[in-house]
Amino acid sequence: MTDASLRKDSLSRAERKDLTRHALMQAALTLIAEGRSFTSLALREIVREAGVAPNAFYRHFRNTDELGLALVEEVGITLRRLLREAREMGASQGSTVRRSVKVYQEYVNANRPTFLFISSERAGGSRILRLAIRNEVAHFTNEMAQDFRRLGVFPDMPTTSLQMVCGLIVTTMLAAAPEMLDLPPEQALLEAEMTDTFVRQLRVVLLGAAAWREPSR
Amino acid sequence: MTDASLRKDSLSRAERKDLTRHALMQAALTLIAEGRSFTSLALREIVREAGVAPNAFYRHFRNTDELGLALVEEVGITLRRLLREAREMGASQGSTVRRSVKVYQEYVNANRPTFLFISSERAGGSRILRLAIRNEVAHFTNEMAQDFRRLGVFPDMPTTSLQMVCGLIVTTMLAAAPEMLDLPPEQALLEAEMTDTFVRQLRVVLLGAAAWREPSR
DNA sequence: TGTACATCAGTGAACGCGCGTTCACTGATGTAC
DNA sequence: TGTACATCAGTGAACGCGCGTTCACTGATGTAC
Repeated sequence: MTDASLRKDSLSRAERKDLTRHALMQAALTLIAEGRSFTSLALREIVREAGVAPNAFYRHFRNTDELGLALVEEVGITLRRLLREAREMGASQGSTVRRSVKVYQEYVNANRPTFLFISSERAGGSRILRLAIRNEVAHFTNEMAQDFRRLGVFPDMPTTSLQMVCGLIVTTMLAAAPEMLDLPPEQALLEAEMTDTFVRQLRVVLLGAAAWREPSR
Repeated sequence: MTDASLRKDSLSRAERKDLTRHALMQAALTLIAEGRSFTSLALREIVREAGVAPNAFYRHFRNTDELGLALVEEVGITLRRLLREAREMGASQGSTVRRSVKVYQEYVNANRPTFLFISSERAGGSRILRLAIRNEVAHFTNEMAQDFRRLGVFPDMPTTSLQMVCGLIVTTMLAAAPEMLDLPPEQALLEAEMTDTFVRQLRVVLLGAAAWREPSR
């Protein structure tokens, strides 16, 4: 690591502080990646992992929940990057759904800790964290709906319905993430089956959306 | 409470033991209903809530994870009862989907602690518990597929596809549960909106399933 | 039926441990003149 | 540019507390004869 930003000398006090802050967040993610759930992480565990004295924590966050909220912001960034990658994937040959699922799977595996965090804290843990995560997921859903609109997918569908459909897609995606992450490695067959089911489920949703007609009243 | 089963006199030792065992499980559910997540419950909290000495716990479970597994069995029973209620609902007038959603909402609210437990431990918490819950959910999905088959819904669909569709429905249902449970009380408008989206999403899935054709290869 | 003994669900006290939080501090960085 | 002082990120030691687990126990229930 010869990256200039990691050479602690020649950094301003504020820059060093930021480094420590990120080290704390990274430590939490590392522990999550090791199979711990964020809710059960102790402040002392986090600072130990980050290589910092316990009371230094308070220079950055009032408590672990506040660190959690900082992590949620990173979740938003991660999800937005996913959409960008999906967009840039463009229209090469083969099934769009299958290609998108592939991108998603690779993305989930490349961002293990983040998706473990989303999956487990979206329903469990503290109420504040839960709502913050749902908020990011709702943003993600809306951006996806905008992408659909821009690309002319389901052009006749009203926006609220488009959002409803995207909500369904996102729910399906997020439900798939923890199952993908729990797969034992080197289980190619199981993985292929799971991918296949996932692809077919998304197709059902898209078929349904294509057949959708607004209720008359 | 004049129920004979609660009069502690005239009970065999085994029956009393079972009473304590259930008191411990009930205590855990009570704490969950109060907003705690199972993973973060301490053994001493549980025994305190149950009104029992800490070491008495070990007469029933080796640790809290084992109590969790006992709770998962109850989850299975709860889910099976839901299907039975849905079946008995029969074919009265109005939209089937809307009625089913109504039944489901009432059921989730009537079994708050259980659904909070399922929602939060299905993705978070310990791996063993997670897989046990997914197992119960998979059973539930299969039973639903059998019901569909019996009722002649999607009669031309192969069993694996029917299971895939039911998996999608169950995913959607389970994703809705924690949102329903997080609704602040007396928010009729919000609740109606959520119900509506939920109904529309299920309709998209059913439309998609109706339009489904097996891929040729 | 009555007695003597075995079983065992639940108790009360104690243990060592890691926790969150506090305190007074250190010493490098930043600022004012 | 040099000096004197202020700031403040991170430290090390200490605290009181609730935790999981152990121990030897109690006394009601169950069993054998």
